[in-house]
Amino acid sequence: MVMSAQPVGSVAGRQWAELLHAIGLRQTTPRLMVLDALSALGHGRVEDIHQAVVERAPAVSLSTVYRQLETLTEHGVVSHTHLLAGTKTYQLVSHADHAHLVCRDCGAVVELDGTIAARFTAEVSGTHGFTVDFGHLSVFGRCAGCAPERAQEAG
Amino acid sequence: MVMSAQPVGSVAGRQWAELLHAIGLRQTTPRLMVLDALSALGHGRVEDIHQAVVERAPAVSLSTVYRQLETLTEHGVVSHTHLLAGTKTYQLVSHADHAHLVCRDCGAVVELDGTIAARFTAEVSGTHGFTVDFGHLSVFGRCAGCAPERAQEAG
DNA sequence: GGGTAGTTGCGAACCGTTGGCAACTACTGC
DNA sequence: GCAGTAGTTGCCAACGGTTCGCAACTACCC
Ligand SMILES: [Mn+2]
Ligand SMILES: [Mn+2]
Ligand SMILES: [Zn+2]
Ligand SMILES: [Zn+2]
Repeated sequence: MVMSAQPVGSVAGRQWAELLHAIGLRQTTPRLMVLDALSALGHGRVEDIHQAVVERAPAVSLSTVYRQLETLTEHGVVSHTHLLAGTKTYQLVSHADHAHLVCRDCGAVVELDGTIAARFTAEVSGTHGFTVDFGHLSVFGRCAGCAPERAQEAG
Repeated sequence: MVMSAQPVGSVAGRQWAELLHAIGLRQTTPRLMVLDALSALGHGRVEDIHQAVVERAPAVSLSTVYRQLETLTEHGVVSHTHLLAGTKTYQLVSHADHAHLVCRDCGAVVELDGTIAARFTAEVSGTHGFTVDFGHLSVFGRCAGCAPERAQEAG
């Protein structure tokens, strides 16, 4: 058997119909599920996305998830960044309007302040003529909680 | 046969002797070659480093290069960043005092201006209490030359 | 309701990286 | 100098994430 057993467009899909039609991609169950998963997860690795998809459509293969992420990326609907070593973390481009700070020690991920991001972008553009790809930017380092114990009087 | 045929410490090694002795690592040909390669290359992928090493010591295996980079990283002599998709780019920590701007279109890599970097670090620290790992930071985007044609009167 | 091009599931292939192991050697202490 | 020992290495198999090939299937247009 190929494809999923679940009918298309029941609950999911609806919000993607217009988008997919505009870029000329068919509304298939796997595709809609991947979009739903990304929307719900915010961002996730291929395996995370596949797992989320399989919960509602058990027949969707990992290969298909890979292919969907590739296709959707080519069409500008999805992008990726690197929040963990060794793998890409995918996200909807609509979610890629901010950069991330990733703690090496505890793995915490927080969004970079918009003002700082804007100034950084402006300066890089002015000095280097370089346009920063925000959604892809991940800044690794150590968060406040994991910093070597020091002025922790407030604790 | 194991090990290389080239004697240790002839030309290379000399500058690493003190460093390696201090951290308790033996001065082996593969190790010295990897350090020399990193020093000469600035930064490179495992395959680049291996290729450089093999030019002077043909017997050094790829596995050993991987192990050296791992060991030297654990001892704080080497670090890595990501200048290309899918692989780590290794460098001496002494070279990791700056971040990089990487152009998606032409692949150009330039060092980020120190002043911008310093301000960014300070702001991130102040607002998020987050300490940025500079050497690992790679900013992807599009360089001036690859930007969509616009005000190019000076051409 | 057909016809067709786009999609999919499956399984194999791929490829960068890691691991196991016996041989070998840099370093220590004599 | 020279043996003893722990650290290293080369070889090669294994591993795990990602990509491919292909025949079956189906969303979409008419
Ligand atoms: Mn986010
Ligand atoms: Mn550099
Ligand atoms: Zn942390
Ligand atoms: Zn460029």
